[in-house]
Formats: sequence, C-alpha cells, structure tokens
Amino acid sequence: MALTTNDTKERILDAARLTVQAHGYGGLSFRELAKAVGIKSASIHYYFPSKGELGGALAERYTSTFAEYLDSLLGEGLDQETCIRKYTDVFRNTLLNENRMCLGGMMAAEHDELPVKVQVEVVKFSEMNVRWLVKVLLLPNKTRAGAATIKHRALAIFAAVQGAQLVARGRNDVSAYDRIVDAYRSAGLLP
Amino acid sequence: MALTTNDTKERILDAARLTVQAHGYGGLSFRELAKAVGIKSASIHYYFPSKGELGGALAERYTSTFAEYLDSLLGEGLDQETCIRKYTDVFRNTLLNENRMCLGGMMAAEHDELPVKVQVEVVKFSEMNVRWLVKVLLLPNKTRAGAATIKHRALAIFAAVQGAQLVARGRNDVSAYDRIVDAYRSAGLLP
DNA sequence: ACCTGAACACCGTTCAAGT
DNA sequence: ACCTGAACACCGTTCAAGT
Repeated sequence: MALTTNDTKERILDAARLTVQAHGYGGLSFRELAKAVGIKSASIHYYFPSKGELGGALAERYTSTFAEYLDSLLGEGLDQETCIRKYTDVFRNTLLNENRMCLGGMMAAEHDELPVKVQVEVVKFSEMNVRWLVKVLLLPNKTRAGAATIKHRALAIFAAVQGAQLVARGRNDVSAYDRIVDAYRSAGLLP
Repeated sequence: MALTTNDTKERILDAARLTVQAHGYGGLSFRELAKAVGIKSASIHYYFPSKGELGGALAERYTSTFAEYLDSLLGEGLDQETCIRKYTDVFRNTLLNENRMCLGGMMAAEHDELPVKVQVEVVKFSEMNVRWLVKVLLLPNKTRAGAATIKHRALAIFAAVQGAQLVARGRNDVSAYDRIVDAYRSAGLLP
C-alpha cells in the first residue's frame, strides 16, 4: 500500500539523475541503469517506454524538487543576500558531488540530442529559476527598477551561475566557481 | 605540393567541429563523419587513431584559431568597449549558426566523457580566453584594481558569457542571449 | 600512403514469451 | 502487473587485406 515511495520507478529516476548530472543524457545507458536498479534493461521500458519519457520525467521531478527547496527559503523569511548565497550554494554543492552539473545546464548543452518533451522541461526549469530570482530581487522595499529590468537581471543571474558551474566543471575545480561568484558580487551582478 | 590546406585531415576537422558544436563530442559519429567527408569510417582512424586524438586536435585548433582572431582585435588598436562587444558577438554568432555552442563550453559540460587529452585542451581554451580578457580589462590607463582582481573579473566575464550562451541554447532563443548580455552590462560586470 | 570490409562489444528499441 | 531473452540497426575500435 505504498508505505514507501522508494519503488522501482523512483529508484530508476534516482539512479538516472546521478548519471545524467555526471555523464549527460547521452551518457545515460539503459543497460547500466538496469544494473544499478537490479533488473534487466528491457524492464526499464515497462516504466518508461522510451528514453525520452525517462528524460522528461527526470527533468520534471528535478524542477519541482528544486522549486520546493527554493520556496522553502522564502517561506523562512530569509533576507535577499542570504537567499542568493543559498542559491549559489546549491550549484556549488552539485560540483562538490563529484564535479556534477545542474541537470538543467547539462541538458541545455545537449539540446540538439533531446526529444522535444525534454527540451520543453529544460525551458521550464530555467523559467522556474527566473521566477524565484525575481521574487528575491523584489525582497527589499527599495524597488527602483522596473519589472522588465528585474526580470532581465534575474535571467542574467541564472545564466551567470550556470556559466560559473560550467567553467568550474570544465576545470574540475570548485575554487574556480567560488572565485567567479565572488567576482559577480564585486561587480554588482549579485546582491 | 600542398597548395591548399583543404586536405582530408582538414576536412575531417571541419566537419567534426560543426557536429560537436551542435551535437557534442558524444554526438560525433565516425560513420556520419566519414559520410560527410566521402570516405569510410575505418579510414578516419588513419588520420586520427582514436576519437580522443580527433577531439584533442579539434579543441587545439579551435583554441588557436579563436586566439588569432581575438589578438587581431587588439592589434587593430580597438578600445575596451569595442573589444568586449566583438567578444560577445562571437558567441552570439555561434548561436545564430543553428543554435550552436562554443566548442569549449560544450566540452566542459561533457567533461566526464572526455579523454584526459581533450579535458586538458578544454582548460587551455578557458585560460586563453581569460588571458585575452585580462589584456582588454587593462586597456584603459586608469587601472585602479590589482592583478588578482583583474584576473578574477576576466574569469567571471568568460563564465558569464558561456552561461548566457548555454541558457540561450537551452531555449533556442538568441534574444535571451542579448537580454542576458545587456543585463551584464547594466549590472557593471561588462565594461 | 591511403583506404576498405568484416568482426567485436557496445547502444536504444521492439516484441513475443514468461510468471 | 512486472520481467526477460533475443533480435535489430546503431556505435568506436581493431585488423588483415587491398591498392
């Protein structure tokens, strides 16, 4: 009676997430995935008819889980600077986890290899990030900037953090991520 | 007697570059590549013993070609703002070319799938970019910042531009790249 | 020097067959 | 409902064989 959500489908998604964040959607193999879960590769298709279905479900779950965490920060009533620091820390922690990358960033790079359903989820992920960042940028009452300006700034922060993670991953060096984010702060991009 | 450099090896590299910038290193197939060049896939191995050798040569050539272009801008004596605009335009043009991505950014995302030789070239690419950006940041005589600060700013600009391209590619929308870069400028990250 | 066909172990996908 | 083995056309790589 589903006392645990750790059923086969969830275990497939968990293993797939770790693989995609390290090796990409293209580096995800049904045979390896099956080995990790303890079934045969053909059995994965019972839960996810195609690799695209799996990728779509994976990205969708990733976005909602991340959104939940981010909203919880706002729910705690944290101030703007703390919110941004916790935000950049999420991407930092991903790197600390064996140089892994944000699922959304990884899949953005793999755009041309993705089924349309997965491409759509990648866009939704970035939109969720921007929506949250807009809320954070509006936190102080001194809102002298217009709505469009705030949204562009939020998109820029999202892109800058993604780029910091991408470059640091390419160097396999978390300290590069730290230097970059610090420089963003010094330059005035981050509050 | 080599009156033209458009020999088989160069044609392989040219076709490979376009493919990797669109589909990634993982999306590069010897069979497809051979088809584009007009030989058999086994023949590619005559010029590049392994996929890693091909990837390494590709990244190396990409870096030196890009460095040549960037240095030519400084050679023309262009001012700081113009240099940065021409720099961001390079990445913009890549997106305009069927939503393609910088080879260095693409390969950074694929880090875990790359042979060490290729990983090294990805690092060299980013270092070349930072070196050039440092030179540009030092262009005005009013150099009030220290050497370390300048270098961190240069690295941050490189990362930010890579992120802008990554996010825009994920959305298949060049206008997103433009909005992000504009926001970088407004925030003071870009001169 | 340059090219090829054939083989190998991989891949996602399909499907008939099991329980 | 859930799982499997076997087949299919792909992949990079290897190698003996061609010219």
